Amino acid sequence: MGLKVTAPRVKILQILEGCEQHHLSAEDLYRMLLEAGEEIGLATVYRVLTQFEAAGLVERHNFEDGYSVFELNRGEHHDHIVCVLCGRVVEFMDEVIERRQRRIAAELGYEIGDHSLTIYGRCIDPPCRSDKTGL
Amino acid sequence: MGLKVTAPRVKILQILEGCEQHHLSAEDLYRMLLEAGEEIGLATVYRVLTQFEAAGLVERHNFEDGYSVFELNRGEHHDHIVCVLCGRVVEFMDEVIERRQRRIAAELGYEIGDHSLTIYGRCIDPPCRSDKTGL
DNA sequence: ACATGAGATGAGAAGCTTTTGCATGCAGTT
DNA sequence: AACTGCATGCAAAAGCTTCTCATCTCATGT
Repeated sequence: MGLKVTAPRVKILQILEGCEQHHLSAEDLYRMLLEAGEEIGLATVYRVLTQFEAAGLVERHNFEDGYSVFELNRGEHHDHIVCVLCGRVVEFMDEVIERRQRRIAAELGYEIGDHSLTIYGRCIDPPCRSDKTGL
Repeated sequence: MGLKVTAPRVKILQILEGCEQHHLSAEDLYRMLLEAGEEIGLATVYRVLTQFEAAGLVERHNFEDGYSVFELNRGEHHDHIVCVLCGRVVEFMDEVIERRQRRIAAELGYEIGDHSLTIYGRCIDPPCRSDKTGL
């Protein structure tokens, strides 16, 4: 698809595939790559992620934190619920909401193709309240 | 509530109250204030908005554009649907979704207090496709 | 009214995330 | 093996937001 198979791209895909945590910031990825002994620039991480996004391999989300997080597109649509305190993200999928939001969108003059729905709330469990490292 | 009644604060509230467009960026407000002949700094706009947010007078939203928009808190909860192309925002409120999202949140270990739910889609109407000025 | 002090302001610098410019380097092709 | 063009790293720049600090303003007590 016009993208060469280069070391940085392969490594980034590997991390996105293998990582426990589905939602990673560019900085997260950059740090992980360095720790893995890769010689890579932060700019490249951003560039690759942007290209992957354009190619549909990856989804970018701007949760209310001021930075973007990226997630491998595994083909199955899902929405997100995010803690406004600690940033914890959980994925979910609810047919009732899906139907309802399509209907609302149509009524208000929106078309819902590849869309995203995000709920912001707060974690109930204690690790959250402490600090952001709890993620 | 610990905030003095000063010219910038009053003016900003007036604009938020009077403006047709409910969702304004700090830059928007700043420009409007300058056009209204006010002598004000952008830093003050941000400061005041942040204070208003802390005081519950205003809500801040980080839609997927890279900057924040602010909206007067009129007391009635509502959610947003945003066009990812032109940025148009429409408010809506749906009891079915409200109930459903509370339930999902509880199941996943989240508490939903003052929350927000945002749907991202694309405008159907033509003015959108053109450019961002269509807002 | 007036002095006083805490808090607010404006201008610019700084901070953070993300993007861009440019010389170098590598992938894929001939 | 040579070649072309895209990809990379680094550093600089951009865009939004916050911070610093000297100055000014609001609100209070006299």
